[in-house]
Amino acid sequence: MSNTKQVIKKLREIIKQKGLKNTKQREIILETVLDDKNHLSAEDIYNKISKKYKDENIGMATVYKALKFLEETELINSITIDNTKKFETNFKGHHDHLVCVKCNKIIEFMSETIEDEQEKIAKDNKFVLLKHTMYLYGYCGNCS
Amino acid sequence: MSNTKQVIKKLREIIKQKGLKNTKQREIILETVLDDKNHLSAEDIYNKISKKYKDENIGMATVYKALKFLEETELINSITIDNTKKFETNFKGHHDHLVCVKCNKIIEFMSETIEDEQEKIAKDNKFVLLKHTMYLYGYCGNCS
DNA sequence: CTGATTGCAAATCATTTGCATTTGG
DNA sequence: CCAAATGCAAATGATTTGCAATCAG
Repeated sequence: MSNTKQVIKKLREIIKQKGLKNTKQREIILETVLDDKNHLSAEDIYNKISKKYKDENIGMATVYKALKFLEETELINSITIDNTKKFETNFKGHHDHLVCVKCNKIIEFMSETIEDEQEKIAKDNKFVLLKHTMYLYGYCGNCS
Repeated sequence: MSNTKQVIKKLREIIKQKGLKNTKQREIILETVLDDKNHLSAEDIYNKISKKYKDENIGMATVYKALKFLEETELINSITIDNTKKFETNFKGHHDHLVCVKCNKIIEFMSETIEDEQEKIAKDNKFVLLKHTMYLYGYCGNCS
């Protein structure tokens, strides 16, 4: 079973558990985020869906409402770049981001060294870490 | 000579060097950011200035234009929280943040190990780093 | 003088909200 | 059934832009 199917199953469980109602739209929106390797803005998602599901006619507000719900239930997460939220799946392991300030390209990475050091710093300051965000900004190979 | 005075001197140099014109407004806006220990939104700055310099009558657009200029010239920097940019001086040495999710206490720290590793990661990905932001979220000693 | 900067108002962009209509359980 | 979700349009909030008036060099 693909990861996407699993996450959609998880969505259905959450909806059932909360006593809400499942809809095709919300599943399409989630699937669109899950299946894209890039970070997508609400508008990106709206455009992709409008093209792929011409018949459906999904409104922008629905996209925003669904994204908000999906982020709250931690099925997806977002980062803000250039005054715009970009969404991605929350099921591909923790990673941090390199962001090109010119072309906005995003590269994901993960460094055990940094993760270990973060834990050490937290411990030194008597903090119990829950999560963190790290963005490195600069010029990518093409833009520098 | 205070740090603030030094930075304002720097602003004047930049303006002269670029052949632009110095204004009281821009200096007031810069000074407001420099002298505040917190991160301020454009509106925060506008409000502080409106109160402190009742006679001046500085417009919101002027605040935004000045902040943009000051960030471009790297006299200040910003982070985006909750769809709103918050500005702070760029002259108190680089640091990252530990944030308590319960009491909102913020501890600033700096780790050479992490900085070095970040440079290494950037290099591996052919990035030229300009800056970065790192926030570690968790419970502080008092709240956990 | 003259081009840069200001300050107002109007415009824009991303996102949210109100509400009548539709739909899932 | 009926509360939840949709989809449109209008509202919002942060930021930008156009432009006439002002001001610094």
